[in-house]
Amino acid sequence: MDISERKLKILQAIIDDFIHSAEPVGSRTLSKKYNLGISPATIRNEMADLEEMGYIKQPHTSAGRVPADKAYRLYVDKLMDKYVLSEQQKAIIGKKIMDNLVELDSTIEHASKLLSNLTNLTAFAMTPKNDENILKYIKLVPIDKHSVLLMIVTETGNVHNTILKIENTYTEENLNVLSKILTYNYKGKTLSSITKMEIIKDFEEDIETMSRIMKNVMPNFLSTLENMLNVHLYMDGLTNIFSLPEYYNIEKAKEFLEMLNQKEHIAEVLMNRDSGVVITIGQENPDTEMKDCSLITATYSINGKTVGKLGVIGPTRMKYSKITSIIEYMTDNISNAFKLKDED
Amino acid sequence: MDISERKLKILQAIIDDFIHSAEPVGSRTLSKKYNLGISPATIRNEMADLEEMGYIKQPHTSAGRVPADKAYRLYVDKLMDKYVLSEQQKAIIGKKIMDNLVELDSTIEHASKLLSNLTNLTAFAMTPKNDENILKYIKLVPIDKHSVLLMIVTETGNVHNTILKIENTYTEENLNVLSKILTYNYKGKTLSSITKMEIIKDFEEDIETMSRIMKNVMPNFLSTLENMLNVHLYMDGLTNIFSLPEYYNIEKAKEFLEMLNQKEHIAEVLMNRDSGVVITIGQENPDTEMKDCSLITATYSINGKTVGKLGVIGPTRMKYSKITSIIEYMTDNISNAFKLKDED
DNA sequence: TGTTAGCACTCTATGCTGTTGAGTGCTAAC
DNA sequence: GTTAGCACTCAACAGCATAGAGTGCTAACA
Repeated sequence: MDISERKLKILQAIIDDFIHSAEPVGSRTLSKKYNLGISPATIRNEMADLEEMGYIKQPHTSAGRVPADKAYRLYVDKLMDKYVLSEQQKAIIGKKIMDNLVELDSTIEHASKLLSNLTNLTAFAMTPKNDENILKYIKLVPIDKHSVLLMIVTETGNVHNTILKIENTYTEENLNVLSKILTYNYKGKTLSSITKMEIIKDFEEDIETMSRIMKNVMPNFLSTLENMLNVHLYMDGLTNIFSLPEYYNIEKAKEFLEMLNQKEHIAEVLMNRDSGVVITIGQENPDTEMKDCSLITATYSINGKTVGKLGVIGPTRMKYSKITSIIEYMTDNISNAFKLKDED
Repeated sequence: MDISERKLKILQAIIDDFIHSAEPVGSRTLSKKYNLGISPATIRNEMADLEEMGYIKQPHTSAGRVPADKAYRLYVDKLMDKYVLSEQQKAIIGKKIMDNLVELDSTIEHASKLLSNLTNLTAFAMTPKNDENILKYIKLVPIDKHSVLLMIVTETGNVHNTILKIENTYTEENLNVLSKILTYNYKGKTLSSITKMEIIKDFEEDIETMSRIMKNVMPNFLSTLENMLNVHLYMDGLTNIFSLPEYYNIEKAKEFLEMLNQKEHIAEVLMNRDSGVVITIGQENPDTEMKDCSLITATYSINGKTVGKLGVIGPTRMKYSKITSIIEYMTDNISNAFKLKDED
């Protein structure tokens, strides 16, 4: 059966209405709200056809109709009006993107946030698959006696760092030369092609002298340092709460997850906690949003200085003794691992 | 009123039972399950006292008792047995931490994941507040005509990079000298103290010659390159689904969030999609987990090459036309911003 | 021949009711 | 001081009636 003009109109009305209301759409509603010029009865006849053709479905016998996937497909391909962004919306998008242009990765990270805000949906963004990227620069930088930072920079401004462990001793100059040779050797090639090349030939060394200082870099130095004082916060197991009976309730679960989504807020709460293992239970938490939760945190140290935090959050009903032991053991391990490492 | 030995035993039993079952605990249950040697009636009397003292609560008249915050506090301070980790548990924790020792940040990131797995709760971990960190090394690295990478390395192995825009032209040698002087000047000081110092004095230049190549760095080079081919995936607005009637249901919401939590999986799905704006609706998605969702993605390009993706995921009922326009406008903006930038 | 009004029918959602069972507090006996 | 017994309370659940939204079918109408 071919789909008539009138059926299309009805279908469009059903889709529009359902996108708005998320409720099955009935024939009476259609006839009243959208002036199609025909009665509910006629619409019912048409809807019966549309259902037979697979465009709409009934959740149950006495319910209205709901668009099927096939209807959305038709809608997207044929029916959909072009949505024109207002100048204001365009301005906001343009500005947000321009504001975060420093590096591709951060542009994309912000784009994802922006998109989720604009659409009220879950948004995602992916950075390039780098294998078509062209290598621009390679640099080896000394970190300590046995570690070297390998930095790879591509034409698109992508910067990638890895720390390598080196067994031999080395001097900074060694690294400079190696950097030059690597760069000379691979510059202009795509990353994926390099992984397939025969490597390592000897090259003549290239000795250069240095000249004078560029002072105009300095103003940026301080702001970078300040920026560096920021902490990083990692969070995992957000969906674990769904297995707890305490949170078998959309409102509670939503509240909990939204509280945790404000990372800056959590970071602040953590920073204000004392050293060592700290347990705060329910009302003891200064934060009203956490009044139903318990928080267990412990601190780890680097070179003997108390610096970072590790912990869990959950309902007041939790296995305090087991969890405390685990957290304590983990922070002890971390502290030990970073104790007086590479002291030279 | 002072709390008697017997009351403590009863309280402990209530807490233990509730931590396990999350159900209010009744006097009969207590008397049967924990051999306290007294009858339910006696327990009831004691419980009435405990309630008066604020240690336990009744959700409603004919329900059992539930521990109050005050009870947990007592439990944590006095009653709680020390939980002894098994050798196996210790081994797992120790190994996981040792396996990720390259850099503090990644150690901490993995620690958070591990903790959430072990406790089945929401875990978090915070890296050090760097202001007590001691500066070890500063390096300026050329990126292109107008950009320089400023790298700051601290004693604790923290590495921080920022890209600075430079107006004057410069040579690589300039940067090397500057790096040396900055390092000489600030090495050994804490980050926060540096932000308060008077800066910039002139220093004599320090010219060095380079020697020979260290070849043992090379084996790491390839694996780093391959590692670099990884894409980054950003995701935002996860909790937005809670405002959709489609997901006003714990099972559905849980399913959706758990699907999205498998980042690798999502990345793969995204990579397999065509260029340009692509809309897949419900059943059209090759993935069974996404059969109830629609996915809208678009690609952006860098220097004219199609590389990255941006998109949203939501129920099949979504504002296709508006969302498509937004995504399209955003990818256009990004593509433009990164078009033939810094061509030299 | 297409359109429409009317009507019987279906099914969900809602609210009311009674029942069950877990748990309590009180009292009197041990 | 402890315990058995009993009346009482309340949440949870099942059963039932009702309301309301929406349908499909039929017969009448233009």
